[in-house]
Amino acid sequence: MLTRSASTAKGRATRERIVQATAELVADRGVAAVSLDDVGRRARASRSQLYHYFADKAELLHAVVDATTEAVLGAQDGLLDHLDSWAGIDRWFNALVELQRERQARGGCPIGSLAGQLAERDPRARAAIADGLGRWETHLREGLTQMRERGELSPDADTAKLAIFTMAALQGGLLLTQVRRDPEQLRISLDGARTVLHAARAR
Amino acid sequence: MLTRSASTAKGRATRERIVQATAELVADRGVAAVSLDDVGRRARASRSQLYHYFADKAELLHAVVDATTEAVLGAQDGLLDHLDSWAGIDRWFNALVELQRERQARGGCPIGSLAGQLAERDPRARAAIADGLGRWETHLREGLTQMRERGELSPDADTAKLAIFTMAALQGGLLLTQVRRDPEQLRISLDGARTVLHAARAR
DNA sequence: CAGCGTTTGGACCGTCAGGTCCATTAGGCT
DNA sequence: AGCCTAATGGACCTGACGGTCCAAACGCTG
Repeated sequence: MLTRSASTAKGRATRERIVQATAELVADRGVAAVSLDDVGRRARASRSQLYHYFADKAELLHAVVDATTEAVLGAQDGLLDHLDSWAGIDRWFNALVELQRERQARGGCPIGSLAGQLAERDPRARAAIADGLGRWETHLREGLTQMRERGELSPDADTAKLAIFTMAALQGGLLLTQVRRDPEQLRISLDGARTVLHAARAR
Repeated sequence: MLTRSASTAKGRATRERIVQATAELVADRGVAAVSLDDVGRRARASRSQLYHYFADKAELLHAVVDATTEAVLGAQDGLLDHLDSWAGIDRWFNALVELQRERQARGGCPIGSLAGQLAERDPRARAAIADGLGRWETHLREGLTQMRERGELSPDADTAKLAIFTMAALQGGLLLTQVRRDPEQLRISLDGARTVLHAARAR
């Protein structure tokens, strides 16, 4: 059967419900622990609806990767567009730590988490995840580049590398936070990232 | 049935083969994609042998977490005990990057990878993973503490935080390496970690 | 060599997963 | 209203999975 993209408003809503339900289940149980029956129950959609909108489970998971990316970036709206100042970066860092505290250090990063589960099993999913992380990183890199142009960072600061490094500290910090159930791990990691960014300050 | 720990040499060898086989399969396919039949085939062990030595799959996975921890730490033998000098740290960083290059940036960190797959599903596994990462981190922290005592780090350097941060950069760098299939991501992350460590130098 | 616990083989079972199928209903368009 | 496609319900199929069971082989000890 070929996958049809919903052509009516109702169809689109159903498709959306399915993706949302799957994303939520995956986020708190992991990919392997989510069956299509679970999805159907949560989304109030029957078996045939799932296969009406997605060719198979893999395709549904790809949609989940995309939706998760959107959700993560969306949740940081108002922060990601202001990574072009020390204050903006600090606000971002603080919000990330605060979020982990609220969530009691559970779940880690939704995207990073998917990475660990899908990267070695599904090349297309891996690419989609790389893309999501890339979009995230781009916000930071562009902010840093603006800071450099404004003279707040040294002219020879490598903003691409700084952005990569900051993402690594963020993802690693989230992993430690998740494993140790302690948001302070992320705090410490981001403090380290800040040290590196400050080391690239214009003198 | 209660789990018996092997009491003869042959039994221990079988048990060991089972754990090894499982660890290898898990490392390159992920937990969810490994069935007990796969394990049996690879370990040349029958169904009943698996259940003779392990109560269920979860218990087998716990053994895998431990074995993986040992393997990861073992693979770094000769490096982890010399993290008390800048040269030793650099050697360690270089070896980590080199390893990723050899493995074509596949698989990420075996322990970190398990974390993403098991942390939210199996509390005991999460604890075991936390323990493994902790042992790893301890080597670094102790090395840094020695450097501080020798005056190579500032007297007020917080070696515990430096170690946490370095582990985060390492894990995050490995995640980016895996997702982007590019070992340079780890290189950049560890360079950042080195910047932070250097910032704690005695002046 | 006799006896006994350990180790092993592999058939078997119930469950649940992903995926297929077809009949029915709903809804937009002319 | 009538038609055509989209949307839906849910029974059903096949296979694989984790887990159980029992009998046979092994190997150490007396």
